[in-house]
Amino acid sequence: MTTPVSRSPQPGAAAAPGEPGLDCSFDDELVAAWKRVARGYTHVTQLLTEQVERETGLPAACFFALVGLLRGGDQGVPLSALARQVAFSSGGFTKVADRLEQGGLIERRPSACDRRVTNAALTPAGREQAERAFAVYSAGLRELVLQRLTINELRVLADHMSRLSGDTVPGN
Amino acid sequence: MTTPVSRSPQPGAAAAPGEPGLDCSFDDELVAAWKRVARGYTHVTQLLTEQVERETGLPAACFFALVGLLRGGDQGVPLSALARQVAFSSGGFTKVADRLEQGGLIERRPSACDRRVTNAALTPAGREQAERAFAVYSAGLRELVLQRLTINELRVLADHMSRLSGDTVPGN
DNA sequence: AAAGATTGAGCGGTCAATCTTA
DNA sequence: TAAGATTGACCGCTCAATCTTT
Repeated sequence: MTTPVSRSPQPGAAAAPGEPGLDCSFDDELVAAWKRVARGYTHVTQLLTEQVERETGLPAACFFALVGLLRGGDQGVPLSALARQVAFSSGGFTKVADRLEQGGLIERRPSACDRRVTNAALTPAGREQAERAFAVYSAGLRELVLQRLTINELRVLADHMSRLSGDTVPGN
Repeated sequence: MTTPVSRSPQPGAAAAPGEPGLDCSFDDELVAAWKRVARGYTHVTQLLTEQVERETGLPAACFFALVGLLRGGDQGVPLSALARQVAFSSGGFTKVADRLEQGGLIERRPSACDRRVTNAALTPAGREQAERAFAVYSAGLRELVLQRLTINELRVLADHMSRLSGDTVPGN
């Protein structure tokens, strides 16, 4: 994920906030606005993942996989479903699962009903770790966003951003 | 860039296994809201980079590097500055520059004033490619966000998101 | 056929070490 | 000492091929 930042000594490109296209083209305002979105997003994402990894040793992919399992049922979640949740390829997620299993955080269990699928389920250690990590994540989120935005501002922010998802259903 | 850590008042907050959407805890609303932000952001980012790559052959890193050069002066931009712009390590960006140079899109020029630095400068082909790609990017942005958000909604969105950056100056 | 999981190849990034210049 | 650029070792992901099951 890249963060385009223009620091240009050149006139005409500097975006004065609240100044609609005077000497900028419309595209430039659009791009500048999105750049601000990107900067904010990557900033908190970066700090968040650093914080989680520093305090729990879990890289982002593992963390999100564990969280997915935390919400999943007791008999586990198919690897393919988890892979989709973290937006990984099937093959890529197999290796994440390998690491998690090797670390004793998850177990692979062949699905009862469909012998193609193997479920991942949290071990007790995995559940504990997942809960710890989730607490760190929540705390970090609170600190990083709720210190700068009111809860209502966050609500409208999330509402606007979610409209960019292409989903018709805002649900999840 | 230090990240202070505050303890969450309640380390539990474990979701009840089973029913989603029964969010009683405050953390859950916070996390859900941020998830919506993430979904929206990654959705447009993904589509945007796909679109740029499909129509110009430029992967994201190369694209943003070229754009940085587009805004830079005529004598080029130090590799280290470009690396910071795209949030790459120094070593990582050296290889991006290698590819761009190999593709004939940029030139390496030793800086006149400081013999440690080498500048990257657009070749004519590189400038053309960069402009094309930027046009694709702008068009994609317009299509992906301005079709779902009014320009004023985007402005407040960018304003809110930029407050998460940690910058004191909202400008850039 | 089609879908889930796994494997190996390849690529693109980080990291640490090194060289040069300031 | 410190900063910029480069290099090589390493790592984690994607992709395509393969196997099994539906």
